[in-house]
Amino acid sequence: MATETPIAEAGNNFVRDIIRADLESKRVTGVVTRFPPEPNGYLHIGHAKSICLNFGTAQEFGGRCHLRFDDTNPTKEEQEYIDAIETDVRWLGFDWGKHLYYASDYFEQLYAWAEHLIEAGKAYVDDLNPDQMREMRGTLTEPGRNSPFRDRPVAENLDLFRRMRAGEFPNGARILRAKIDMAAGNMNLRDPALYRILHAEHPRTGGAWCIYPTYDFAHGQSDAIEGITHSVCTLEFEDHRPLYEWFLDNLPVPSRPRQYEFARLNLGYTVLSKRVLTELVRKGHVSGWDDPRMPTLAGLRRRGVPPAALREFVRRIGVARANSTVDVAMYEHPIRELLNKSALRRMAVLRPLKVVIENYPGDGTEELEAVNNPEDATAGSRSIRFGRELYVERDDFMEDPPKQFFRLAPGREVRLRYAYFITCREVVKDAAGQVVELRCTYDPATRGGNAPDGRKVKATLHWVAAADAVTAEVRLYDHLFGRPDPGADGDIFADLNPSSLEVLTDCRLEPAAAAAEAGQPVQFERLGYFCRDAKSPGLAFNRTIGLRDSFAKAQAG
RNA sequence: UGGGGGAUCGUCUAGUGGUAGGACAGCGGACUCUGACUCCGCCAGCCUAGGUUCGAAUCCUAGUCCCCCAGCCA
Repeated sequence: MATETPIAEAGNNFVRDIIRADLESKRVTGVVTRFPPEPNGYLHIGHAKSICLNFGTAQEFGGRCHLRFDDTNPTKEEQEYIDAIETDVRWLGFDWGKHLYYASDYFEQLYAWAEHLIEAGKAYVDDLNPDQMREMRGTLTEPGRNSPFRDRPVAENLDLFRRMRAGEFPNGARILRAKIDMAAGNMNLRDPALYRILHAEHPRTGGAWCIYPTYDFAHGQSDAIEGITHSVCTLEFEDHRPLYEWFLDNLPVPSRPRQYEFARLNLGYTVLSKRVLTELVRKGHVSGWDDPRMPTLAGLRRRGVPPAALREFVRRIGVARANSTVDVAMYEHPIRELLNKSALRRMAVLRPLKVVIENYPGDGTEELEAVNNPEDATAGSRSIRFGRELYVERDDFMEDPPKQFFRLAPGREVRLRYAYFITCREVVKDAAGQVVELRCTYDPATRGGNAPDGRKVKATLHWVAAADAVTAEVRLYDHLFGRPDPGADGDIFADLNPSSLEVLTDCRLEPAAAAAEAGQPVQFERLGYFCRDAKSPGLAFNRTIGLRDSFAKAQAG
């Protein structure tokens, strides 16, 4: 009976395969995943992949997904980021219900487990400083050497560790390390750090602690505490897995999660490194984390990208273990696809060129009917004003057009959408030779846009009546970076696209366009999808994405 | 002779011994009151070399190339 097929079949991916097999073999009885962001920046489209994977997969198997903040480094984390992350995950369309957690919720337990390792002779307090530690760690091809403090008696380790917690030592003075194997080929096993001294205020625990667990010592145990069955992370954590398991093996944890790794998202013309994104904000290359050019979820939201389009994008790119870079066209496609179906059509002229209809009677105007969305009959129609004075797009007129140019030119007839056929009779120029006005005539018989005699016209133009045009600002965006592989030559900031933002301040909108609510997507006919900017005091629109433009592409050739 | 991963159309991704499929991009056409949308068609791939097999993207052997790891970041 299921004859209806989705746009594209949800691709199988290896995570799903593993879960299916685990369910069948009864290794697990249910699925529990987690999305574990560190609150040290805003979420970006790369995180969207992880969010969709974790929340989506849990949903698919009737399980649950926890939102867990990995807040083990108070020197980098802030409440602002925690709040923003919650907002963004919700906006993307996911709900963690009551399962909101923080690694810091487990600090006491983690501390107890650290003592447990010390008592078992599997962890020790090291007095080496960072430089010495690095020097003794060895290299990729040479084994490390044991620290002289490695064989401290248990009692001394315990005493020192407790004094670390008590705040007796300054930052970096001592550190708790696991006692594993300084000769391991896997660097993560060369006595990794478990706890470091950090006299810093934590967004959640305040001044309660001055020692903080490392990622490695916190992550797997947090998973175990929450009963996570499938702990999905990115590829670079692959060789942390033996350490992840070492902790689970050596600690009395309540459950046995497993870690799986997938390839993070890379997108052409885009940077998805938190470090770089943070720098873009701090150095003022963008207006903030929610600058519409940013690949952050906050930026995309402000840009007008529908969350459903992001989910669809993520679904289409799949999940694998091979590093790859997705073509931006792949990202843009579902945005247009979705917006085409849902966005109301409006007319807006970005670069106005005045048109006077010489044979239009008197100074009056009239109302015409325009369809709100040809893709959606339920969207209805609206009335638009027509009059003697109008604005059309400067780009839609050429005084000396090449043959492929179908739009307005001297002596040529075109259609004004939903209105009349007009013919350009005269070109008015200013002293500098700039075209400032077009004198045209209209054919009253073509009211509504069709000629009773059946004659055709090669172009239909959008336009706005001067009588009730509303002036607005419109921002056009291009890729933030000017090349598909920003930073490939070294300095990533040198690859910033100097024309990523173009602000047009003298745009003319039909009243219905100006009445759009902030965030609501509209299509400015023949131009693209836009949405009113919620943050701007005046009337301003952000271009989400342009319409495909085969004419412009052919011209660029 | 460090450890760990990965290679399938231009890009992303299916395939798990039985006709290499989809999406995006590109190209061509149809339609069109958005040079949009939609529709139709085309182009195009198993890293290399051996081997096993009736049959190999898939199994074996040997290579090649790419990515990650030497934070008291995550």
